[in-house]
Amino acid sequence: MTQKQPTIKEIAKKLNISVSSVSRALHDHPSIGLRTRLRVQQLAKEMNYEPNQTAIFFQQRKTFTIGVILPHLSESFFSDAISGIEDTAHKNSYTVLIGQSHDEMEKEQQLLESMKKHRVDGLIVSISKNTSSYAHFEVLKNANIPIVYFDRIPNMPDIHYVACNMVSGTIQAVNYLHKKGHRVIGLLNGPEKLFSSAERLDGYRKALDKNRLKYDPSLVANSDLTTEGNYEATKKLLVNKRRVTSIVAFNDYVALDAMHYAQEQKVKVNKDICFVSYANFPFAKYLRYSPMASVEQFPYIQGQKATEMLLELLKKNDESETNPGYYKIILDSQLIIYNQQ
Amino acid sequence: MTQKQPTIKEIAKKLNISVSSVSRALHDHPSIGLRTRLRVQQLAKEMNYEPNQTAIFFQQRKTFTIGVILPHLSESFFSDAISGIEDTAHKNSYTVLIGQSHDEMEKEQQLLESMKKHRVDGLIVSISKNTSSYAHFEVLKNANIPIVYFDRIPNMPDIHYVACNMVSGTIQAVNYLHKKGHRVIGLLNGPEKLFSSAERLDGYRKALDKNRLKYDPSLVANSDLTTEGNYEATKKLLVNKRRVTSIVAFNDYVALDAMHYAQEQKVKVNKDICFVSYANFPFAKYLRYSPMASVEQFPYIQGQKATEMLLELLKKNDESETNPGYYKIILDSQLIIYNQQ
DNA sequence: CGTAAACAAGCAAACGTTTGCACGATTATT
DNA sequence: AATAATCGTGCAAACGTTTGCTTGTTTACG
Repeated sequence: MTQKQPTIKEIAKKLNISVSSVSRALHDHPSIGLRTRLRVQQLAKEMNYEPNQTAIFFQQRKTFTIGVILPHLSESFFSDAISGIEDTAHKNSYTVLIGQSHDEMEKEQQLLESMKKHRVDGLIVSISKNTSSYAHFEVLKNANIPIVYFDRIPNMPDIHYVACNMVSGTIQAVNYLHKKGHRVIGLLNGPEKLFSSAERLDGYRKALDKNRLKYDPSLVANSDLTTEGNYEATKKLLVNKRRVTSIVAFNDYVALDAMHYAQEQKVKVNKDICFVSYANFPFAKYLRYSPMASVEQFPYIQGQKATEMLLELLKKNDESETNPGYYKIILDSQLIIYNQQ
Repeated sequence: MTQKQPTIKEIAKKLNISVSSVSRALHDHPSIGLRTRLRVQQLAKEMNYEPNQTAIFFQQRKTFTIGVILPHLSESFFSDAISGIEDTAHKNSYTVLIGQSHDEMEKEQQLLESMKKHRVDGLIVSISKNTSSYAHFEVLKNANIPIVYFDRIPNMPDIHYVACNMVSGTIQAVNYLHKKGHRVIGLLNGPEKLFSSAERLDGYRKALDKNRLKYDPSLVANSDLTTEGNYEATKKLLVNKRRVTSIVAFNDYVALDAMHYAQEQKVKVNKDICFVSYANFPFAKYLRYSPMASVEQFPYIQGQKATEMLLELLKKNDESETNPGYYKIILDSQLIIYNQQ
């Protein structure tokens, strides 16, 4: 029976006291006598009273909601990150609004707009692959809505972010391949402009140095991360006159395509050529050809840290403290070696 | 610089007119003259005015938000469904609040509670595997928040839902195996109490009948959908004295485990035994052992239809029409045959 | 020219909650 | 016993918007 939700007003009337007293009683305000407090709380329970959050949001100019914008839910990296975000947010009685940009800048802008309209208190963002301008983020900044970026962070100064340092993991990956006897190691990297591509390249070069291997630019290929792009880049590495015996691939999805392509070219995966990739694909053990190892980026923890950071910022905002600076958290990535079977 | 958002009041003051006129002008209300309307709209644009949604939500007793609760985002079935939901919701200027139950009833209850607090206008739910009581849903019903269930629907009367009829797809699957020469076909089903398990069994039996094969209960095994449960159930089918040459598996994840187990038992997948499953796993082509075919359940369309249904219900609610009954949409599933390579 | 119709705009209430301030009543202090 | 401190409660404003009703002004018509 569609009963209208009871309000504080009705409680007040039934008890013949003022609304303010009811409000205070429900919040255990010290200035309310024990007697009335108890009477109020009991009646509230009886009537099944629940505060009208929309009224509170409005009154407090706060929605206790954080928005999350990321490329897609379907990538296990992101759905794990979401879990970290959700868990942390709920623990602090925040709600999470999720939107997928599908790697399109236009969609990202729309989502940002819609989240701003819905007055989210803050945002956690992993930017789309095709985002080239950051104006839409500036708008939010001006509206005083804090943003924490994670994983895919924009190349701009003065931002808060959580990321995973790919350098360390990449070094571990190359070291591992070197120890396994590989001397011609290719890097199948992502788009050149991406920060995370630069990191991988950095780690790759450092590790080569450390192992006294000479850096050879022709052993590095960039892909735009589409399947075709992945094939193209793999091809570039495979036709190299030096015989590439192993490849470090930008992520598991790239590796999947690369292995598929290699196999089509009659290059035997895990025999003629080995792969190491990133992100720890959950189905690795079921794959026909699987990488030997993968660099774990701890998405759940990244989500968690990003949320904690955002909540911290919101608290500072509430107390209108001037921000002391910009937060950064950088986790170390870590190579996970799969059981060879 | 953290400029406070301008309000309708300030516009009114600057133009020396009343707030009501401003409000109406912005809504193109006919009772406002062209002159003032233009003046208002121009100033609003100049000042970068944006209506305060929280105030509107409060005033209209509506949040234009729909909640979605499902087991997990990581299953591609669900993340596809989410895309369908999001697209449809955004098209109608609704926002989507997502929560994962992680297949735990307790989490599901918490989410429901939190969404109710946040005053979502309606809900789309795919229930958790471990949900045994439906009391928490009844509460929402009493609060007049409509719920549309999809895919995993609770076994209770008087609900709105969107589902995919598994009978047709199952029949196609068994027919396909029969045509390929299989005569001993096992059914690796889900938990017995699940409606979708019953459907698969139904289709399975119907198809056997049609193909003049006798139904043999020992060729049906139920799994609780954990990896161990999947192994257990597969074992039951493999040790059957009749040599099972093909298995219809509850879904792709179950099939993955079953194939893994079979291979460990030296039963050659796709030679000694073939699999057909459900849900059209996106990585099928990369798998070591992949099913021959999969029954597609059109998650995107299910999400879309569920959202449309919910929006319809909300409209009726607004116009306080009495509900004529309960909506059901049942899509037909369809067998997708993978390219054998 | 007088009356009715159409048009433009304003007033004020309402949505549910929180909170600064004021007030009366009780208790403590000297 | 008078004054001060403390306690418990209420008043009213505020948050930003929408909307039914009223009012004043212009236009149209006979």
